[in-house]
Amino acid sequence: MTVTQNTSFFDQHFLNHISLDCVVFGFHDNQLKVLLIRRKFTKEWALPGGFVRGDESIEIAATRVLQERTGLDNIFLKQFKVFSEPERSKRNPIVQDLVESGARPDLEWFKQRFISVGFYALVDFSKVEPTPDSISDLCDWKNLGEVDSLILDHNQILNKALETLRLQLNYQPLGYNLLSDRFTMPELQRLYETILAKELDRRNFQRKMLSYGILNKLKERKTGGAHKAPYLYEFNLENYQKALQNGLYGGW
Amino acid sequence: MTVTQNTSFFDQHFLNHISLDCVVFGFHDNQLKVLLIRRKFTKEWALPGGFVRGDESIEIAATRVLQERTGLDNIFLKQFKVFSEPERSKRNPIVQDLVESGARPDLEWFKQRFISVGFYALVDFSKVEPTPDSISDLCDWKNLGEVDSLILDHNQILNKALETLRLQLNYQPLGYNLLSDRFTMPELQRLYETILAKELDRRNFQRKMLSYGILNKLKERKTGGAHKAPYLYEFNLENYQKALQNGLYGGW
DNA sequence: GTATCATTGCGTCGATTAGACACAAACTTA
DNA sequence: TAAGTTTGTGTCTAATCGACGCAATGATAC
Repeated sequence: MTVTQNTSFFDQHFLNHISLDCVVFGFHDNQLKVLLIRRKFTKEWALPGGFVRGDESIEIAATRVLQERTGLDNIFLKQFKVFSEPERSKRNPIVQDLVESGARPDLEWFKQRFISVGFYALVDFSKVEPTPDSISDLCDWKNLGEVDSLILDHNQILNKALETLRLQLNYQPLGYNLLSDRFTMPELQRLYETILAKELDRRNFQRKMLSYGILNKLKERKTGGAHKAPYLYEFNLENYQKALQNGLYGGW
Repeated sequence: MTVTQNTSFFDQHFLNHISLDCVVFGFHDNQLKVLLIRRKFTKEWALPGGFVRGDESIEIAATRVLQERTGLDNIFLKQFKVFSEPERSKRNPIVQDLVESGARPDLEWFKQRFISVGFYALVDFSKVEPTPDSISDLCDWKNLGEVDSLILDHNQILNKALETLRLQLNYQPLGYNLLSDRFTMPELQRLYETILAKELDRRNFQRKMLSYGILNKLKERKTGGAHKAPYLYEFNLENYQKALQNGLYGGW
C-alpha cells in the first residue's frame, strides 16, 4: 500500500487532517496540575499536541510528543475522545504564529481542517522537565483551577479529560502514575480528594483502598512531618495491573 | 479557513486518511447481533463504515452512514476508540473490490492510509432495514458468536466494542435503545445475560434493576407466552437520562 | 523536660446492600 | 384435571458502607 505523503513540516512527513492533543496531569502540593505550552507570538496557551507521521500509530505519535515535552518515556496514556467539529480549527493561532514569526515554511499545511484525537496522560510531576516545542516559547504546569482561555477547543478537551478521569476513578485504580514510588495513605487520599474535588473520610478511605489489595504496606514511616509519622506504601504492581484490566467493582 | 479538499469519490468530498467504522448491536431471539455488510466481489464481510465530508463532524458522518445502513435516525452512538496502526489498511479489500468491479473511479484515493474512528451503536432490531452500500451486495445481521473473519482489523474493532459495552453495563443503564418500548423483566434480564455471557439470579436482578428507579411498571401483562404472564415495563426516560449522565454507582 | 495539638493507626456500631434460596400463583400443554 | 414451567414476592444471612471514637505519635511551644 502506498501511504499518501504530504507537504512536509520541518522535514517531517505528517498525515493530513489528523492531529492529537494531550492533557497531561500531574500532582504536586495537593494540587492537580496540567502541562501547557505558550505560543511564541500570540502568547496564547494551549495543550501540548502534534501530528502523526507515516510510520506511526496515533499512540506512538502521542508518546513521541510527550517524550519531547516531558523527557519521560513509559507514560500512562489513554485516548478519550476524538474532536472533529468542522469549525474547531477556524482562526487557528498556530497559523497566526507562523505568519508573525516570519518562519512560515509550510503555512498552507496548517490551514487545513484538523480532527484531533484527545489523550490524557498521568505523570510523576517531579520527574517531568517541561520543554516547549518549536512554535512555543514556554512549557509549564498550571493548577487546574487557574487555567484560563486556551486556543481553539482546548478548554473543552481539557474538561472532557477531567470528566473521563473522574469516571475512571470509579472502576479503576489510580495513583501509580501520579505519585512517587513510595507514598503515604494521606498522600493518596489527597490525590483522590483533589481529583474528585470533595473530601473523603480518612478511615473509610483507607479501609476501601486496602480492600483492593493493590497496596504493599512498608515497615518504614515517613518522618520529618510535623505530626505522627505515617506508614509508607507502594503499589503492588501485579495486582494493580490486574485491577486496571478487570475493574474494581464487579457491577454484575 | 480553507478546508483542504480531496479527490472525489462518488461526487462526494471526503477528508483524507480518516474513516469510521460502526459496530451496530441489536438484540433478537435472545441473541446479541451485529450488523455486517458483504463486499460485492471478494465476498468478505466487514463492519459498516464510511468517510467524513468537509462539513461534517465525525459523529454526524457516523449518523449519516447508519441512517443509510439501517433507515433509522436518532441512533444511540458512542465513540470508543481510534484504530490507527500504520499496517491496518494494508491489502485493502475495498481496493481489490473496486479493481475487480471494473468501476474504479478513484482507486488511488482508497489506497491511502486510513485512521478509523470506532463507534458502537445500539438499535432496536425490529426497526432496522439492513441496506448495503455501493460497494457491497449484502447487509445483514449476524449472531455475535457466528461472526468469522472480517476484513482488515474489523474483528479487533468488534471485540473492543463488545468489551466497552460490557464495561458500560457496570455504571450506566442499558436497554432503552435495544428493546422495544414495552418489555418484560425477563426480556431485560436476557439482554443483560446475553451481553455479559453469564446467568443472573432472576430475583436479585429484578430487585437491583428496580432500585435504579429507571423503570415504570405497567398494569398490563404480556400474554400469549406459554406460562405465567409477566408484567410489562417501560423506561422512565427522565430518570434513564439522568442515570446515563451520573452513572449508577457512586463509587466515591 | 513537659504540655500542647494536629495527625495517624486502628477499631466499633448500626444501617444498608448483596447473594442465595423458598413458595405460591399463573398459564399452557398433555 | 394434572403436570411442568415460568413469574411475583418475600426471607434469611453475610458482607459492606458510612459515620464516628479513642489512643498513640511526634514536632513545637513553653
